[in-house]
Amino acid sequence: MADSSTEEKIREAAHVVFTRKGFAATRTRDIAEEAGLNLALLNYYFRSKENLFDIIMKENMQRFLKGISGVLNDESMTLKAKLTVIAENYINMLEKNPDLPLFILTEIKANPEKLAVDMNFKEIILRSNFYAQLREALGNKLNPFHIIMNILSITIFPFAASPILKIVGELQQNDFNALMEERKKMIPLWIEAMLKVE
Amino acid sequence: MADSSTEEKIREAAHVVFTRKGFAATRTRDIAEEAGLNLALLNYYFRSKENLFDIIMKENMQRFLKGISGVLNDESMTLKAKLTVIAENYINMLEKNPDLPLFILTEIKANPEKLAVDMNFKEIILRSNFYAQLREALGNKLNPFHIIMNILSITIFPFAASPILKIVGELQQNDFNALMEERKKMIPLWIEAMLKVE
DNA sequence: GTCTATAATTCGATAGAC
DNA sequence: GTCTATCGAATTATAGAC
Repeated sequence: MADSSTEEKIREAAHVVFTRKGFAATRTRDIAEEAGLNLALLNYYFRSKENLFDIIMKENMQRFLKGISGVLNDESMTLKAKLTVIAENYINMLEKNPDLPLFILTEIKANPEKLAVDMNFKEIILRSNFYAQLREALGNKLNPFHIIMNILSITIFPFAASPILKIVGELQQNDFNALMEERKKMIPLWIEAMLKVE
Repeated sequence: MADSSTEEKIREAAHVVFTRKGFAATRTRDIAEEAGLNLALLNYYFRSKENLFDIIMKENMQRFLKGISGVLNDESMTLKAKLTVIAENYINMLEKNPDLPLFILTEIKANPEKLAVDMNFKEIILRSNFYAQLREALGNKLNPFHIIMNILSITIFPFAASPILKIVGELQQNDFNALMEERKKMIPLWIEAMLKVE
């Protein structure tokens, strides 16, 4: 990090600032300052703010999928085992990238067509072994998509809402992290309990 | 709505645009266009973009609390009854204001001090009869704040993530609405199931 | 490659006619 | 009160020296 190339410094700074503040609220000056470099270098290496943003967007989209995609189609794992691994991996990733959820939600809403590019969320989730296992566990009591939404909700939402939750719950960063650690164990149990609801 | 005053037209347009795009991505010209009026009138009636935004922010914060605060301290209702009313009211509100969650999450993150103004989320939730009932139902198995987070998560997150969920689940607006209707009934059942987890 | 200085554009705000 | 025209500040992008 200390002596990475100039191009790399800019990319890292752009990652930090864009992910924290989103496209619209970010000024290229913020990125230059974060990188400890001159404003002109951003355009020299990346041509435009949009172009630099698109690179960061792709990185963030991939990070958002990583940690799930590998697990979903492992046919040797039970549903419960998959839930455990997914919750663990995802919360680990979110602890390192706490700004990611709000970034993804905001930028996809502003620019939905960027979701379709490259990666097929549809294929990855809806045609996975995991989804089939969910469907089987539910019988035809319920649309399995509800459970997908619930897993994503209870895993991701606390990070997206952390500024509010910290104030409401009077939590320091330490307290918040401790709660998220507890959730790694609890989320699979909660989801299993939901699956049994009639 | 058709022949409301100019000031009211601006306020309505500002509500729509600010809530959909957030402060940073909104241009005052967008609001003027949405209102079908001239740009100069915004400053004539509201002095500045910031000032107009603060008004919309307050409206949206209050709307975000309405539908909960009344129920939380009704001592005649059981926990289950409260959960039912909260899920029902909140999803009704979110169906009418689908942009509200992302707006609140984004603007509080950008400006956390605006949460403290006026309303005390802390008091309203943590010292409510509802919270006491949660604590009792859980014994000391679990920090009740987890359940608060879970209620908020499974209720609010699907609206914040709706652009993504629609693409991933191949849902039209009709399909999405139908799922949210189902959730009104399911959320209390899911939360009750979570409370029993050891 | 890197920097300073500046051009070009966008955007919030205002002056002034009606 | 409402509009057109425009100013001035902020911001992206670039020219040109080193």
